[in-house]
Amino acid sequence: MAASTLTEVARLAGVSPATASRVLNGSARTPGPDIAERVRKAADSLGYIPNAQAQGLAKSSSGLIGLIVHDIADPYFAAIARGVQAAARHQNKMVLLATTAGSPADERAAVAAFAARRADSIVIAGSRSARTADKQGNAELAAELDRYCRNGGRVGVVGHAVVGAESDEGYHVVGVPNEELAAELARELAASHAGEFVIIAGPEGLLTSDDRVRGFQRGLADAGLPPADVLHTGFDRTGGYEAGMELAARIGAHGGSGQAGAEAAAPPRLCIFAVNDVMAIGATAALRSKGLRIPRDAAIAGFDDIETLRDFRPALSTVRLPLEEIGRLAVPGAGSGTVGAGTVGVTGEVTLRRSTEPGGEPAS
Amino acid sequence: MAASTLTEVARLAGVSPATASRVLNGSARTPGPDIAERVRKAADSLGYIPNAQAQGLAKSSSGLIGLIVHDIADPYFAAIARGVQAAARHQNKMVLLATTAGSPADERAAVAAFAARRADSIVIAGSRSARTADKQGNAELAAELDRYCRNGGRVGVVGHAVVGAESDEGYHVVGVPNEELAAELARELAASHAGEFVIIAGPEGLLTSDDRVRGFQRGLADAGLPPADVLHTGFDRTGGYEAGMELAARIGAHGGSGQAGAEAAAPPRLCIFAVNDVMAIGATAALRSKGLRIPRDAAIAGFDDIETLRDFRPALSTVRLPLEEIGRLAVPGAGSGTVGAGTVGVTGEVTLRRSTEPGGEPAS
DNA sequence: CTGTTAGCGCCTTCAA
DNA sequence: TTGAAGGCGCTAACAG
Repeated sequence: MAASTLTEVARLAGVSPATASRVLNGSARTPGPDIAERVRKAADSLGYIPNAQAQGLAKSSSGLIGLIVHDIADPYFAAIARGVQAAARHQNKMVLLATTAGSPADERAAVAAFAARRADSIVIAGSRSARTADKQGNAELAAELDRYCRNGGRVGVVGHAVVGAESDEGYHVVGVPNEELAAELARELAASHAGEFVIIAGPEGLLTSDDRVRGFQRGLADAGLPPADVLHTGFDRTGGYEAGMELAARIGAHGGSGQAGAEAAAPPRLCIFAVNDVMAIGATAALRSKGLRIPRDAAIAGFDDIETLRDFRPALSTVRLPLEEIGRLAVPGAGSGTVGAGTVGVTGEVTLRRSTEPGGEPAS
Repeated sequence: MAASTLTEVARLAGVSPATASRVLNGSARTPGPDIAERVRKAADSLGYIPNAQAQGLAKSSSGLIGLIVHDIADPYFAAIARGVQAAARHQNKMVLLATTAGSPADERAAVAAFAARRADSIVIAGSRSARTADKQGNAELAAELDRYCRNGGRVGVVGHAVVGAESDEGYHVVGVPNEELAAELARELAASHAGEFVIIAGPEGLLTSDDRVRGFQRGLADAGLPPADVLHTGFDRTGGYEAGMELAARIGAHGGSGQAGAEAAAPPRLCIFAVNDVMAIGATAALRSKGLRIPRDAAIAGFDDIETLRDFRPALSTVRLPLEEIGRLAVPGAGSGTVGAGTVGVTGEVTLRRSTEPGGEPAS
């Protein structure tokens, strides 16, 4: 027993399907007030629900917004998804979700699937990769997106422009000043911190990670400091943990665990910058498992200011990013004025907290 | 310039649309190998992408799975969403997302929207409410779901059966033994804890919250203890924080902040059970803001074992729930055998950690 | 094995 | 203002 159709409603109301369509959906003013009422009654007496597929076919537009993320359970993407969802709701559209773990091939497939569903626009979040291994994948992804745009689709990108994108037509990118913010973070840290700096980065080639690393190094240079060592690892909690274990060994070698690390002016305490909060938390866990304490034995900072992590102790120094707003802005047509192509930027804010406090006393 | 159609492909390949359809989509074995090749070439020379809307219209099935959550940025729902996504992928379907903040009216609307899109099945996560204020909303939601089922849709529910659901036809619920697990948690806590118990609960009427409260009280009774006080508040971090502030006042009045709370056998230390992890974290933050320490001045436990919170210190005692699996199982047709209606259950595990350790020493 | 003929449910000209 | 006809793109019965 399939759902009832417009035709059935029309018949019950004693009018033509066209008329019924007009009162139930068509935006032009409803025909004869008497007729309208009759149709409406018929409609909900039958529990009529318009078939969006048919509507979409007829009008060639679907009311769908495709969203591509690496992993919806990652709080970074979840926050962005919330923003996208809000914007979609504002446009009376629904969001279609695809997760890809960052694989360009999967992303290409997702774009194709969205195109097949005739999504009105698609939002692609998550760092692009510039690794040579992904080169072909990226090219294919770009081609797929270009085709989608050429067919009238609009795409919103978070962070960077799509790697090989051709026309700017239809693309809409939300720029995140990763490099600038990382530089600022480095400068502020350098001002109050005398020890050595280390960076826990994602895989080489991950644009977001690379940008943050570059920015941080630049900031150190601005402060007259030498570049920091860079540890490349996974862009997630586990990666942070592994790097943390390695650093714990280094610190241990220098005799970190001992009571207090020289209260003097220049303690040799390490200052760690993890390119995102989740990695920072992983690193912290690793250090702790080795008996090291933050900020006493090492300072640590992250990036993103993930909401769920705000109650973490010691409070994590980080760079606040307006994740939800980023999601909202990434939806084409939802931004502040800028309708079609173009770039809108957001700003973040360096937020220094306990985890990088200078003379890290025992937390008691 | 719209995307190219099957007809165009067929023409280019010099065959009928039906044939083209057969090679490109129809599962029956591809016709003449030569023809097939010709069609395929034509297809991707044109960059053909099948129109899923048209396919759906023709076959009346859409390859869509609707997912309803309160808030996609809530780690609880995000984890479930990941599971749903995985199951969807397994079925070659895509997931449509709707967020409702728990409002029955919005949920009803979401179900209608999914029905309009002819979603093959819909998964509804998040606690149902039994408040009288929501009574009508619930009834309408149930009606909408029933109608959806009657039209051949299948719905998966996380936690409880839908409140007013009529036929069991098409419903598929993933049972979570909230009450039993909460009881077990209470018993284990009671065994090692001598102080008073308090519960930070969600709004009265929220089924999940109510179940956990009931279970916890039962567990206390099993241990021969009197029922705990119950504070009703928001089912989120803020709710937990507010309740935490109130409790901090109580504890303070009893002189909690003082160094050590009696190392003796029966310290009057409060043991707090927050009905979910996020609330527990909020409460912890509140206590800390008042100078109280966990587990020294109060013990605290949560529920869910949210992944992002596992590195929290002091490690939070909680009940581990296989959130991702729950999401996976909630998708109709993805479960272990059980195809249509029915109930599958999952189990959780009481996980005691530092936050409820008996003689809470200063964390140093 | 391939082509032809009908719809799927709706919207949109075009007449009336 | 309302009804009739055609088509959106594809698939599913039938013929051939």
